[in-house]
Amino acid sequence: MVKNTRRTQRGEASLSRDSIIEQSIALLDSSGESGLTFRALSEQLGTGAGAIYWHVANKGDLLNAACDSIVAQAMAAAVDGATPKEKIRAAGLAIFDAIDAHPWVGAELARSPGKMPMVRILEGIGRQVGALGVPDRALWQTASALLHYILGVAGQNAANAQFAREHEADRTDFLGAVADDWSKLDAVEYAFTRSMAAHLRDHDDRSDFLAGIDLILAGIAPAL
Amino acid sequence: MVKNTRRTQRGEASLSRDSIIEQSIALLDSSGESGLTFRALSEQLGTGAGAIYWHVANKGDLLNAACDSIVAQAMAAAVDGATPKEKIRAAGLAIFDAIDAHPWVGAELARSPGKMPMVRILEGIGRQVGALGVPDRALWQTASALLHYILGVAGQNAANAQFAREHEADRTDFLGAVADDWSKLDAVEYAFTRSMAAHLRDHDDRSDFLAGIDLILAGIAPAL
DNA sequence: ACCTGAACACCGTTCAAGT
DNA sequence: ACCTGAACACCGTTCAAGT
Repeated sequence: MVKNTRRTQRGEASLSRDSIIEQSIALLDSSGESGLTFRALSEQLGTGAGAIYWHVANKGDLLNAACDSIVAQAMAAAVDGATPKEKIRAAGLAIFDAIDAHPWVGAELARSPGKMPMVRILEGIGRQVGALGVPDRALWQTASALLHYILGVAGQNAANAQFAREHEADRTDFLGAVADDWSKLDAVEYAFTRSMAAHLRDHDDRSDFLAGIDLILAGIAPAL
Repeated sequence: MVKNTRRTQRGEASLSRDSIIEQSIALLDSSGESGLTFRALSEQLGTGAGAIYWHVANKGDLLNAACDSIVAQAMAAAVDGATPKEKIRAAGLAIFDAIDAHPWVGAELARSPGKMPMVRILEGIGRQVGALGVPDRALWQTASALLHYILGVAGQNAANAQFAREHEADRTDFLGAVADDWSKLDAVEYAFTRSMAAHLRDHDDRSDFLAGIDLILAGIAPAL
């Protein structure tokens, strides 16, 4: 009763799946993946921990729903672009930016193959790959190559952000530290990585991401 | 004393970082990621849980070391191939197969950006990208596109295997279930994904993976 | 230097009991 | 139908105490 009153006073609707997901996103954004616990969540919502289980199957379901909410928004916003290529780039950038803003989305995306958030991306990419003129027999392999590349970048960005948070450093500090490690590697055994240390320090994730998309798109062209 | 005797009788050396990592790999392979706990591990090793912390910083360190052990072996074995392209394909396949055999490696790889196991893959790929004739200014973007694609596939394969294990189904059952879900999607909103359901059911992960590598390699060629 | 194992501070999840 | 909150069965990690 007291709790319910407090909830009403705050202007929140009674406990619902949507309000749970909304609060989960807030918690994930502010405290990272380790910040989402049923205890913290129920406290924010002014309920008991067990109540959440009436609306949500388990923590995996919750994370997936939170992830899907972000991905759905991002994909819906990414309709700009005149040509199929531009639309693919726009879709890629939309999810890149979404993960930049919500790093935990990248980690969750990697955990839920074939499920809804991933399907949204696949659909957006796949349509445009078809529009590009890629023949039916090559559609799957082409779309899934793009998808896997995007998921790969998503996962790394998520891990970078997660690592930076744990060590309370920002992204630049973190990449600087990695670059330092790389420049200390054995000069002959790790010649390539060593020579990339400088690049790592001042590269632009976003334009590198786009360059990768373009590389794959360039690989499609000759086959058409 | 008793424990030490038992250890000696089993022919094991006294507790060491290597033996801890070895047993961790065994546990991860047989029981998945949730199977690796300090309690299970210390029982297998005939020690107390706390003893492990003398040799290993924490669970993250342990997982990373186990992952690195597998990746190092895989990359060392993948030296075959006459041309740079063949060497890139060989390296890719080596880690694909390693993750097929040890799915948890795919998940861990996604979690440790810039660290040793990832660096091994980057080094192997990057050298060959250089040998391909890619100019210095494009080396980073090209190598990292290939790397991210590989990590993306690695992550998805790991998640597929993990999901199949949790539901005690095999990979085929799992993909069949996903294909069923896809074929029930809305016909207009998810036209592309829906049409891919059949492909999903009988595709070959390994050859799809290789097709993606070839697509990226094909995208490099025009720029040379 | 290395190991023991109890203790601490958490988790996700369940479930009898309430309304 | 929905919620409560104590209880259960775990975790990773620490640390005084041992050898």
